[in-house]
Amino acid sequence: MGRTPAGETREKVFAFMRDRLLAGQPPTVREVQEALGFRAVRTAQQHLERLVEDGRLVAGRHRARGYRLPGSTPGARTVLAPLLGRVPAGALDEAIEDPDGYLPVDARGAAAGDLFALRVRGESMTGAGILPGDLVIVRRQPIAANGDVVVARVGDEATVKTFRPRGRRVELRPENPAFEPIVLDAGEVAILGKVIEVRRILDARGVTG
Amino acid sequence: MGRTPAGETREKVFAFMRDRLLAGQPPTVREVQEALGFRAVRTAQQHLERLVEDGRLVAGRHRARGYRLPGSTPGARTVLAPLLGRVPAGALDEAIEDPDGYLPVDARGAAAGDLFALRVRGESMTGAGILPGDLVIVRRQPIAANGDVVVARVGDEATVKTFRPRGRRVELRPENPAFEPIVLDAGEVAILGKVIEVRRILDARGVTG
DNA sequence: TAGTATAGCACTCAAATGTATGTTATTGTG
DNA sequence: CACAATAACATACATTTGAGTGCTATACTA
Repeated sequence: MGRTPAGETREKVFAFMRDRLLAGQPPTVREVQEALGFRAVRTAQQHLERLVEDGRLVAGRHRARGYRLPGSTPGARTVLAPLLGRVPAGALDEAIEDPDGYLPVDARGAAAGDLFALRVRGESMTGAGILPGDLVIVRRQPIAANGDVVVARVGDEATVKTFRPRGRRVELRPENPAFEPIVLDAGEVAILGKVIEVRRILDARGVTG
Repeated sequence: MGRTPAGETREKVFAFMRDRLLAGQPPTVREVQEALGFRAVRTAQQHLERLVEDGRLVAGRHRARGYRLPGSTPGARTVLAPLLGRVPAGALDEAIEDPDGYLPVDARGAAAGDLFALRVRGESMTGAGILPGDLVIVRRQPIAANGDVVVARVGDEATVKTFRPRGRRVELRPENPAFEPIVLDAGEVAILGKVIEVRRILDARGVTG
């Protein structure tokens, strides 16, 4: 039958698999077949087998859409963190039910449900390179260590500041000399979580959702 | 048979689905059944049907692992961009073959292979909130618009600067008064791509790889 | 008390999907 | 040339997996 130079088609198969897997959309064998224009399922299947033999792919046994990239299966640790438009007075979980969108985050060391994202308002943290409009990825935790950048709720307001314990009181310190530190009793401050990542979208792209 | 309070199990099913879907691992109906401890597939299936009716899930017809979260199918646009340790003198594609890791990126408007990431060195862009150690997500493109933050190669060095065309010459402007602008003939500068996102990892987490 | 909605179970079916068997060309090598 | 390896095809098979039919039990309500 038709035959292409040695290895050429194999590379195309791998490129297809790589793109689909990096995009988080593992294809079926038949989708590979169709994408490459094979007339037999077996052809796609054999190419995949070879790629597995060469260690360029990993097969999940009898699993639908089971092929993965080797090496700690990239993508497996990616989690979508809900972007909250506002932080409500009540429980966080309610706000997470109706997010403005989702941000893909490397979940390393965090459970899927423990992450959320907020958009930063104001210039109180510009000294730490956190500008208005930036997105902060937050891991939910009720306590924080000295120096952590945290999201705290004071009254009905959620705010991003540096956490400084002051005995029985708590200092929420802005990183901008134009702003004054906030010092409150521990009971007046609720730590919503720790900021583990800061993002700034420069391109005219929106946010997923 | 055994019966739980109204709606309670439904929430558990949704929470399970949400976690799995946000983690990029869509489960099968039978996996839901097993996770929730149902003795019948149908039970899990019915809960899923209800969640779809309520608009809290989206079903892919007859598709293996086909359930998704609503809202323009979050996750579908997530792509893993390779983090390059260094930018070589040759073609970018070679460096992409052996990345230091991968960063999950919302691919909106960009093809999977067109994105890569670099770690920022030096303080020349601190005025734009880009600090040493920050990660920049770059979309490959050979040209740039006035004011774009770009990755450019001058000689063997890759650098992040603001792009300013100056007639036949090009100005690569640092955003830090302590640094001097670089002005070169257009032929001496190769635009590798445009910085579309800046990230800073605050937590002691590494990068996927 | 009858009626209705919810929660769950056992079983079945059909489509999707991974896997295997066997055959035909083409290319390269000793 | 004989022989092996590669590329591709047609077909069949078995498991996975989403969906359907029918039944039982509990709670709530009019």
